[in-house]
Amino acid sequence: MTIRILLADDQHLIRAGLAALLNLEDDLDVVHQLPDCTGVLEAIREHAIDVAVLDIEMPDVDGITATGQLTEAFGDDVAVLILTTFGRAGYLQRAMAAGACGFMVKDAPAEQLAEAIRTVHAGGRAVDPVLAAEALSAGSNPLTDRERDVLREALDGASVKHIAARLHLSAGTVRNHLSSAIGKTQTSNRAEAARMAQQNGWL
Amino acid sequence: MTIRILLADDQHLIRAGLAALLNLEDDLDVVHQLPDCTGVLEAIREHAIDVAVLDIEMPDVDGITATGQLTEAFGDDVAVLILTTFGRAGYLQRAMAAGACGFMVKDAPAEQLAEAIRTVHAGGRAVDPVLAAEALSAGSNPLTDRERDVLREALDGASVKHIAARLHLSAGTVRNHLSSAIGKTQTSNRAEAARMAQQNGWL
DNA sequence: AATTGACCATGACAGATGTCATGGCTTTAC
DNA sequence: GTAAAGCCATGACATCTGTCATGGTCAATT
Repeated sequence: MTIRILLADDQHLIRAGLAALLNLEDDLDVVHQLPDCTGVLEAIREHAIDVAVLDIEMPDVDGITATGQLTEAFGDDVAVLILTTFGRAGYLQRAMAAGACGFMVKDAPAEQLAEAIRTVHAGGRAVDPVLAAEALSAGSNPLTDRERDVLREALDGASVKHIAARLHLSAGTVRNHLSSAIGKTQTSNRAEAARMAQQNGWL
Repeated sequence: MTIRILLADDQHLIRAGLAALLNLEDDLDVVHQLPDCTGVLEAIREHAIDVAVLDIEMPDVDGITATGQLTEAFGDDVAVLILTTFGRAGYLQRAMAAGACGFMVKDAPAEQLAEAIRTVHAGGRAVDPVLAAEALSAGSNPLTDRERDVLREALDGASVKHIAARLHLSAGTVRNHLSSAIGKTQTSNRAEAARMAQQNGWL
């Protein structure tokens, strides 16, 4: 009995490479691939998927929100394994909260991926122990919704005036949110704060 | 007669996936893999490599400087194909200047990679036409060495004082270089300038 | 009913940043 | 030998940024 796998990653070559790698295993079969997670629900129904392997960074619908949709629609019938480039604590926390069964980074050893797929398919959990420890020690996202908004806008170096205009706020309010975020991230300006927040997967 | 391939990419799973993909082709054989380009010269000699497929973003020795070393050491005996996540004009320009025979991005169609390897092995060039046009229209890097230095430091949001200390310069000089870089990139602050420069592969 | 916390806003202040003019030093090009 | 270009530096200026005090609304909690 083979495990039927769906693979979602925005980079075509990576997707094809991972599929080739997994299809080398006798008990694994990549039956469908997607460049993003828009049609993932229908695809899973149509192809009777057992395990969905999802990237996080994708256009339109990202892997984490897709995970939420999947667990709501299928519950335990489909296991979700997140496979991402960046081992950010916040990503892991959000993925597990959304119902993912496993979490791996793309520079993990190759054999580990197949093993993780078998584990989650059997109902277990597959999380990199190093990442798990990091996520626990990192604590949770301290930023409020608005602080995340302004930091997201600040990521590309926009000025206070610009951010204020885009969020329909006064300049002073934006500066207050920024100042608060800088304090919470223990940094000393918006650029560092935005960087740090992104690294932790808080945006 | 099979084409003997070396693969360098810092992410283990990606590397293994690409190897699996290429080994499906009868005329291609991935005989060696590296997580970065430090020992690439010896590896090529030892395994009688025909084509080196190199990522750009790698720790220690990156793909572009490795390309320079390879063309100097082996000339036309080894073909270099750059395979990168980011299709930045400056990357392409620098890679070709260093002696690369081909340049591909990781979200290109899967069949195209094998085809590109055959092309460069036959002495031809394989460059995405869209990227090539972009690189031509983008013009060349307008930044001086020092401007690139300060922008690189500014990438993570360091203050003028901090940058000055790290580069052993006076604060005023750093501000002058930054101001000049901001002018050349037609942006309005260091963060935007650093972003733009990085996007164009100028750092 | 009182409290807490997120949100929005204003005003004031010190310090950081971006711009400009100016000048000296060195290397490369004509 | 002179011009051009990059590099380093200083001082002055206007503006932007980060911080703080203060005060208001609103929703959820106690």
